[in-house]
Amino acid sequence: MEKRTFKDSIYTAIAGLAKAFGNANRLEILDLLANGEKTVEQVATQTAITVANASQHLQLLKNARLVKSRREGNFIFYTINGKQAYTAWKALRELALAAEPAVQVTLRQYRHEAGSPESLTLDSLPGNDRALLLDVRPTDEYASGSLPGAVSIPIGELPQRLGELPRHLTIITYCRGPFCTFADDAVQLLKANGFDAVRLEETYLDHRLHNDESWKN
Amino acid sequence: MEKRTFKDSIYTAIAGLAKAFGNANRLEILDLLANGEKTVEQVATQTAITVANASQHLQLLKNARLVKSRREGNFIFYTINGKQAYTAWKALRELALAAEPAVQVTLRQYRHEAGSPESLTLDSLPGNDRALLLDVRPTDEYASGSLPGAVSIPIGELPQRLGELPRHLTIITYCRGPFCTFADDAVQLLKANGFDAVRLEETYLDHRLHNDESWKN
DNA sequence: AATCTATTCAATGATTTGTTTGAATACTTG
DNA sequence: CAAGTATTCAAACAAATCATTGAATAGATT
Repeated sequence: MEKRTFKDSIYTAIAGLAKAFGNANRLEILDLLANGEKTVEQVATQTAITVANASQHLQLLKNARLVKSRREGNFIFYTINGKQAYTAWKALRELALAAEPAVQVTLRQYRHEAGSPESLTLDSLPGNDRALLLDVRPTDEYASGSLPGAVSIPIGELPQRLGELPRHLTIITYCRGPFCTFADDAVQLLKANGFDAVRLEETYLDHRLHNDESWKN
Repeated sequence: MEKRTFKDSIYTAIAGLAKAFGNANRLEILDLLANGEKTVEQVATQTAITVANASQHLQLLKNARLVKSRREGNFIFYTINGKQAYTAWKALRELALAAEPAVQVTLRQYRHEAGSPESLTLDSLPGNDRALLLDVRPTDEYASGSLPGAVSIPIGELPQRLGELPRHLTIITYCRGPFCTFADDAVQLLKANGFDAVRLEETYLDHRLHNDESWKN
């Protein structure tokens, strides 16, 4: 094989993979599917695109091996495909967070307006006697994996279930990732009700990356 | 700020960054610039594209903050811009190596034809008494950083300088990255001249990622 | 078998991307 | 300041990408 042919086909193949990341809707889908499996319609609804469009993006992602699917009756459930797919998405995300002013500014502004300007990181987490870890994602996502010690109250049920939360602890909320707004909503609601609340920057996925030995394929 | 607006602008910005990776020529350029600074013309020559085309890709990469430039007289030198840019490229590359059959097959076939089908990894490296580490990149790239203990003989000079190499040691060659062919050429030449030679999978950059505290920006 | 539902397919037009070509610009050297 | 070199710019066309629309398919339910 010619050197030039070799390099061209290698780099073209990798560029094809990168192109799968090169669309806003697909990134949002990927972020969603990293937290658990979803049907095409769920994906479409939650990312605010049409079903046909979601289907097409999902197939492109599947061809790129970034997601996988399983059929259950009429429904087809899609999930992220393995650790490396998430690692690559995370590396891209962190690059953007570190170096892309547009991302930094938008995130800071949104969090500020949402009344959740500060956030904690996992290594600066207070002990169990000082804080309670609250997972505000939908229950199925919590069930498919969560941070150790976290309690689950989906954001939609939180207003009715405030009574379940201790008032002498700091409530530390988390959700799907840095661009998920559930945790911000939760902080806002909790603060409005007199709780001490703050958003956690990390999510279950970051924990899974280091601790889930089964996430190999 | 509306939730939808927030997510759209965040994901659009990150997708824009991903698009910078979504072109074969740009990936090859990035791989090249990760090993040291190069002028536009050098980039063009080594990646087999026109100067104008290289210039345009370089500017796009610069806008995406993946590379940076410095002027010296008539020349403008481009380099990769910091650790995170390389980390993201590496994550993408590893994802492709792990999951993209086209990449796996092409790489295996090329190495096979080039007479360099096996390779070592850093953690399986023999001791100094058994092996010699040979950096076959151009001298300026070696000068800008190399694996500890490595000896430099650029691939172009290797035929004339075989006499400098010890015949009782295994010669372990490395170059710019997994898709650089210098090390394969070196292995072929060395074997043809009776040496025991094998290609190293890792490069200086992988070492730098973990050991160069100055690679922060 | 007929109907219903979730998903995919196919075609369309608007937009973006990539390369080439030749001219323009920025800096250096004589 | 004129000539030379490296790089960038601008225009142009081909090709790829994206969202939308409406029809087609696969499986479940009746």
